[in-house]
Amino acid sequence: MTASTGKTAFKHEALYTALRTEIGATLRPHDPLPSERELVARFGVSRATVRQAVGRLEEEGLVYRSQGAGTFVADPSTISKSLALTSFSEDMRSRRLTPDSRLLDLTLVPAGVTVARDLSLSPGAEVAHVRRLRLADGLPMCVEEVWLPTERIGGLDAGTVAGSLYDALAGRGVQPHHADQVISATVVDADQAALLGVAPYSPALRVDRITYTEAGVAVERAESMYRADRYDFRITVTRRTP
Amino acid sequence: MTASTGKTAFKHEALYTALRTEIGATLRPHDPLPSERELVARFGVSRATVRQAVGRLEEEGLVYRSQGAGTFVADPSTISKSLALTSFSEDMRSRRLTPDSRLLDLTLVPAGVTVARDLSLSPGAEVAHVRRLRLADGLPMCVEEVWLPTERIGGLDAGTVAGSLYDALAGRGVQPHHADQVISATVVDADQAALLGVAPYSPALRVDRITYTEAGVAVERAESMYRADRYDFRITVTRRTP
DNA sequence: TAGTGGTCTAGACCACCCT
DNA sequence: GGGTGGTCTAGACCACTAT
Repeated sequence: MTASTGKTAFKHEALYTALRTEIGATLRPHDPLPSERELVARFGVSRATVRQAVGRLEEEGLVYRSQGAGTFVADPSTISKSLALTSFSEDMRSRRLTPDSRLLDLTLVPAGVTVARDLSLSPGAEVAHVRRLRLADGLPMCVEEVWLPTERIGGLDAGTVAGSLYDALAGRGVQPHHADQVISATVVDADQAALLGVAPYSPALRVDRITYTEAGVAVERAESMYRADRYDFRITVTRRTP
Repeated sequence: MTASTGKTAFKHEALYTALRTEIGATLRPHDPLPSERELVARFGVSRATVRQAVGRLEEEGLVYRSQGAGTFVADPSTISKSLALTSFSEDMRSRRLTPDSRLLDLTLVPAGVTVARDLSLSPGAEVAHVRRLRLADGLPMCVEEVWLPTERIGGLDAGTVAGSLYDALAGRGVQPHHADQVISATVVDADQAALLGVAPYSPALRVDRITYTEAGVAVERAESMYRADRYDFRITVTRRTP
């Protein structure tokens, strides 16, 4: 069933993927996972490898562990957004929603002042402009506008931007590494309201993001407007008291 | 030097604390940490234990690892401030604004259903309810509502809640350690609009927070409504290689 | 080539939960 | 008491980086 894409070289990744699939398919919230020792036997790996895979599931909020009792599937309503850089598609899947996309615009344009500055481009350099309506389980979730410097990532076509843009970038050898995000509140305009299926001036969570490679080269600038009634940001913060 | 507080039973915690202290004291940004194998020898533990301790430092953004090269102290300027649990006063000062507070309400009330659940209290247990208008450089920034379980933190008076609530808690021996935050977008009602000096139905960034001590005891539940035109959340997120 | 972090094994003991 | 997750050991090989 889990037809490997050929990229999963590590055992803990293969196990992680297998467990993730099973959680999404057959297990219900609060169902117990097989015990770690049973996974050792079933997958033919060591317990350390099992714990690495389950640990990642726990980090991502898909399961919770209870010492002495077992590991259980988390309640989706309590899934927290982690601080990992994720594409919309990945984010939705981690919330156990099916992502989809409707392309609204895909054009090559000269970079404006703001885009050029954020991407460290010469003003007027060519950028690909992508505007998409993003859906979760078929319902509008956000309107997203993205600018990509073509000189750094190559050209784009409609097929490429149908799914995860991060996958498309990775396919061109461009690996997103980190991003600066600004989260703010706003209200939608008439156009956005129509796309999202809400009344004009409804509240929206706005996320502005600039994505960089490991070398610090900006490869994406994105503005996303999320429906406030369907999306929030959950983070756990710890106190620094040195 | 590392005068144990008596609670650190695990080797990886002791090592984590030792490394954390060294990072804060003698090491500079981008300085290399001792290699994992050297830490094995120096602390007399296995490499798995070393990796657990260093892994926690990496999770918290204090160090970064580079395969084949080493582990290095992270640059503090790239540590996102929003990942730290801060009080309003601390947050404002870090933005170089002067915080102030206007007390709107301070009463002892029985905990409602939601508050009791979030703070793990018996329904009807006594909580202190604090409502404050928070100012930055003299201008309204947010309306904040806080519930505190009096049985865990003692009584409160107007003088105590004039400034930083976290300072007040620390003065009673209650140390906030971490918090779960939910960030969402909404619009203000007429009352909040009047206090914040904006039009009704203006957008606002809403932050719901439950604060815990190190032992996991909930000591504060807070709801804050920030003026959207004066406040945003900035975080740097990094990619987990999928 | 030598050293580093990343992965992995096959054990072990402990603290805790459930019945 | 039996099973679970949490911690820990003492090795090993691999992929990568620096020189």
